Amino acid sequence: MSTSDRVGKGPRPFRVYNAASLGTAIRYFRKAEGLSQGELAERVGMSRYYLTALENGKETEHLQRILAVLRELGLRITLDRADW
Amino acid sequence: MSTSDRVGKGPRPFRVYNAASLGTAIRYFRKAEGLSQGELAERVGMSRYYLTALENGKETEHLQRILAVLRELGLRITLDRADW
DNA sequence: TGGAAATGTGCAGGTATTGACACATTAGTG
DNA sequence: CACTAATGTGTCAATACCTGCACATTTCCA
Repeated sequence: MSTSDRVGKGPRPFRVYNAASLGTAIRYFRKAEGLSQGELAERVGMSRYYLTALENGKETEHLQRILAVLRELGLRITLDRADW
Repeated sequence: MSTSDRVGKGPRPFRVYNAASLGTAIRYFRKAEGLSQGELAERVGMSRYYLTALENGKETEHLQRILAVLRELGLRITLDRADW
């Protein structure tokens, strides 16, 4: 996984295929912001536990289903920063 | 909401801001595929109830949190069909 | 306009998921 | 290498969520 999911080099778009790549992307952008899990978790109002799980690609039913629907429809998911 | 979230006209990328726009996008692409909720739900192995809720923008905790994290990191989410 | 297909809803039960806390482990820095 | 911050994990109780079913309502065509 790691940064191999990035679409290009530098702070550019990421493709999201599954829970794992979503986690990789979140971690990547979080670090780019110089935030720790604790800080980001607090800002968003969630537990650090949850963010850790998310970044490590924990496959929750909910996420899996949404991704399955998008995949079935042949859709690609791209994440990118508006200001880059 | 409706199709106003589409980025441009015709079968093009959609931006996802929240549960509502995600639902709008899913419905839009599902219809573009000529599928009924029942058909899509079955293909993905989920209940039709759930797909209905998803398309109608039901805000589940999980989805809200993920979107909140991405928003906090200043990320945009784009959906598009690979073959368009 | 009539009827079939598609979609929206309510309910109840079983399942999955989250938060909090504490501690182990790993990174990062001088 | 030593120290401190950051991360990864496990458990349990509380909460949220999904499914199946049945039926109401709305769409869509002939």
